[in-house]
Amino acid sequence: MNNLRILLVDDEPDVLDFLSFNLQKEGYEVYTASEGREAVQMAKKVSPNLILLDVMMPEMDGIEACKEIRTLPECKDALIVFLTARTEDYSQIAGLDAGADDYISKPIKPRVLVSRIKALLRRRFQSETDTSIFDVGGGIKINKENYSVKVDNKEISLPKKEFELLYLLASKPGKVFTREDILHKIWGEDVVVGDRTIDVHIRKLRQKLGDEVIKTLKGIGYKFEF
Amino acid sequence: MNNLRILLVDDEPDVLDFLSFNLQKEGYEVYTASEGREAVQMAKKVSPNLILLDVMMPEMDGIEACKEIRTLPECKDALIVFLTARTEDYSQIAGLDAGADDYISKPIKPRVLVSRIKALLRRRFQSETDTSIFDVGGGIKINKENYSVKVDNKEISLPKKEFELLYLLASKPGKVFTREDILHKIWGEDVVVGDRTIDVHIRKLRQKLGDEVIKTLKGIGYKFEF
DNA sequence: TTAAGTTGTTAATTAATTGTTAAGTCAAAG
DNA sequence: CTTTGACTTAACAATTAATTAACAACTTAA
Repeated sequence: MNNLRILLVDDEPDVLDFLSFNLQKEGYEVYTASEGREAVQMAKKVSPNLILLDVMMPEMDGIEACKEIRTLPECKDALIVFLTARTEDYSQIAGLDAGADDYISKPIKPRVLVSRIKALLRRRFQSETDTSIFDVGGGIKINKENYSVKVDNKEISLPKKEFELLYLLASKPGKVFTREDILHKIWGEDVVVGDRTIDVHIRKLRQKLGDEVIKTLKGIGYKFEF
Repeated sequence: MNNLRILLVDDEPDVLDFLSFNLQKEGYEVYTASEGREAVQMAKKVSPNLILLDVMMPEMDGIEACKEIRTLPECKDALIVFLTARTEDYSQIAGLDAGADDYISKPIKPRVLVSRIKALLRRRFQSETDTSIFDVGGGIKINKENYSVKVDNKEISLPKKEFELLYLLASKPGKVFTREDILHKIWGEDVVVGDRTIDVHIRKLRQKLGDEVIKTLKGIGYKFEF
């Protein structure tokens, strides 16, 4: 759901673990690197939405790394946030000049960290998220903003899981999603649900949208088509 | 949407071009002047929302210009931001005395500039955007000035939190706000309140406005609709 | 054609979320 | 110092959604 990627860079493994844990818990994809050069490569590879960068690191420090990362086309929209010890005042200024968007001072309180990060990501990426109304054809319009669906101009509102399922299928009309795909994307990696759960949700959608729009490919999966 | 006007004042044409480009890219209307007296005239003409003012300029310097601009009725709500070289510490103080709202030190990194400016404008003009009385339909009028609400021409006055909640929901009729959204916007980033707090406020609103206007979408959030 | 494997359907069960009331806390006003 | 009202919490009820179970129907391949 929260498909935002965060790259964590710090030379202390403990810090990486600690932050990793707290951010993953919030549903972010977390990548790590332990020094500047590795960070740059990683950034190139995963094009993260946000990079948390320790200032003090051996070899290539955070500021250097930041400057390099800023030159990567993969990261032109990334937010870069520095982690600084409270005393290192200079690093804030240097950091902002190097192209950082914010800084957070150590010691880090997980709750504060998480909410700062959420706020930053929301500000930056909220406008991208809300194109929100789109017509998927077959007389069906999906409005992500109010979680509602219009079928032949009649508005119906779906419960959460049903909406997510429809949204997933309709996001790529014609594409076949295997049951496994669907489970992973809607129920998550390690949630175990019974065999008939998807079927039942599919059924409920078909009741509301008509039987034509969601097609079964036996032994393979489902697809949305009109 | 972003009909905000920025006046740029610097004696180096390169700097003007550079900043101009970056700010226009963000959707601002940009005007320029290359020295103090021109800046004052321009300010009078376009009544900008924000003025970026180089401190070091021939003829009339930024501080002088700032003082004059501050006297203009056209610019009483304008934000004034100084551009200073990092070394010129004195100018920050002098600038703030002359009525500036912030300063940004050169060399200027576009990303930093843009995000600082966005933040400033957001702070200053977000509240101005709304004409304090507006009709949200369904026989409900909201008056932001005295925290009061008219329902079918009967005026009721709401406590702060209730008002804010109603105001938030009613500001985008039809849009679904998740509980998280609501918590963040009304209770703030890192305030922790119990699980039922929102419900109770919703309930009180429903008691006062009728049960119809605020709808629950289970598992998702609430929306205002009439 | 038939056995094996899938998927569809309905109802029943369980889980999750929200609604409601009453009571507690705190700060400001009287 | 007491009163008042806003805000919050707690406990429990009600509602709605998600899941399972049980079995029917359908497909496919040998």
